[in-house]
Parts: sequence; C-alpha cells; structure tokens
Amino acid sequence: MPELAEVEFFRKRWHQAAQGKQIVQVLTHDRKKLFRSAPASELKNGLKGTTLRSSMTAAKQMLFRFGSDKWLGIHLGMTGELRVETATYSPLKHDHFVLVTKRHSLVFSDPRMFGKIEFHQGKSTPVWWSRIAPAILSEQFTPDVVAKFLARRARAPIKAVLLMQERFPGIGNWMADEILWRAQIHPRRLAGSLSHTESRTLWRECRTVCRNALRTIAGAGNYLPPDLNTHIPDTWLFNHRWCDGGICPKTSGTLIREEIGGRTTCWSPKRQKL
DNA sequence: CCAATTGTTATTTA
DNA sequence: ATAAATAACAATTG
Repeated sequence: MPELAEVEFFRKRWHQAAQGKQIVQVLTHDRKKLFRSAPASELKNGLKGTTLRSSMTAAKQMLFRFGSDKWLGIHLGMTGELRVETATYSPLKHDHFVLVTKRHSLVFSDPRMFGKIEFHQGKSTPVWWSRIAPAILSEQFTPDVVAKFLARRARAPIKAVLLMQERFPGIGNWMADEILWRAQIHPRRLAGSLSHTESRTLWRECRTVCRNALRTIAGAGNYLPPDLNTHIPDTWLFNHRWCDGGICPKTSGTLIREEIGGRTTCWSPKRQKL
C-alpha cells in the first residue's frame, strides 16, 4: 500500500507511540530476506535497551534513530505496514519484526516480504539514506529538472517515467495516475513528446498531489487503525480507480484501466488524450 | 486453476 | 553501450 504519504503515516504511527520510550524487547522471525544490511540478531542486540530518539521519512523510506548512533531503516515494499499493538501482543504469521516498549508493541508486518529492514551504527545517517533523490516538495525539484529528465527518458511512456524513484521519489502507482489525471496527460504519451507547457504542468501537479496526499493521508491526528486512506475526497481519482467501470469525477465519463509500463494504470479518456 | 496486487531489481531485448 | 521491457520475488485474495 505504501507510497509517499502512507509511509509518512506509518512513521508517525510508530513515532507517536514510542518516541522517547525505551525498547525493552525485540522480537523477530529472522526471515533473512527482509534483513538486508545486517542479520536480525544484530538488530536485536543493537536496539534492546535503547530509546527511540527521532524519525524521518524520505521517499518511500523511513529512518528511526535509537540512542545516539543506532539507525533502523525500513522500506515497506508493496504490502508492508507498521502497526501499534499492546505490549503483550503475540506476533502473527506475517509480523516479522516487533519492538516492545513498556506500553506498546511496534509491529512491522509484510505478507509478501518485498520490504526490507536495515540497520546502521554510526554518528550520522547511513550512506544509502543520503543517496535518496531530493524530495518533490524541495526547492531542488524544479521545472527544469523535470524537463531534462523527460528528455533523457524520451522513449518511455510518461507513466513509467513517473515511477522512477531516482527523479520522482515517493511516487507510486496511484499517485502517478493521480498526477497524470490532474495534468490531463495520457499515461501512454512518450516522455519526450510532452510540450514545454505540459512538462511544467506535470511538475506542478507532482507537487500538488504530494502536498495533498501528505495533508490528507499523513496529516490526520489519529494514527491507530483503520484510519489510513479512509477520508480521501471523492474529487480525487483515488476513490474511483480501483475497479472496472469507475466514473471520472471531473468528466463523468467512464475510466479506463490498462497495463502501462508493467503496472495497472487508470485514466479518464475524456480529459487525457493520446 | 487463473488473474491480480499502491514496489524494486535483475535479466533480457531492442 | 544504453535504455526500455519483462521476469522474478512471495503470499494472499477474488
């Protein structure tokens, strides 16, 4: 489920429950696949007894800082989520990693195990963290940066280009569709075919969708289930895109769903022409 | 049994 | 050599 704003939502959920709290126990299934940079045992030993100091997100990544020099990096993959349960919670089948405080269990759950958990010790953030592309809402994400990137990916469909994390960090399948829908650009258009005006519109809508998603999904006050995604307005494409026969809230026409760039893509043919 | 899934990466093809 | 397309990853659900 997790794209930019969902990732921020999950980070806040853990942060709100455990910031300033000590980790008294670490539970793990020790699924090697999930623990990339360090074995689960190292995380266990490293985090036990430490205190959650701070946390942050960048793109689809999260970084939690424990004590002064312990860093837990989490990527939720396609089906990962973070939950908060009681301190006595017993992990279920897909709960691969649990941090227990005096009052809560912070649970990382991921049925398909496309996610990853990283561990780093050191004074500053791990190298892979600093390699994440500048955020879409940062000043470095300019119309010119977008135009140049589209030129370099000229022969790929624009939908596929929007999913490239090296330039559009945090954008995933639904956000890409939302952006193109707002920008009135057909997802199958080749990146190199966009006019200067369209490229600039795309830049603007990238920022608008990120801002709106963060405010709507991650900005709410309640981080306990089942609040994720529940109050997204019907004026977005989001609530109409998931099954065949959806109606475009802007044109009232029927939405189309087809695979583009290897992903199911939804668009409104009345406002997004080839 | 078949298709589909809001992500990433390795491999293959052009 | 480069970029784009595809397969693979794993598990569940309809």
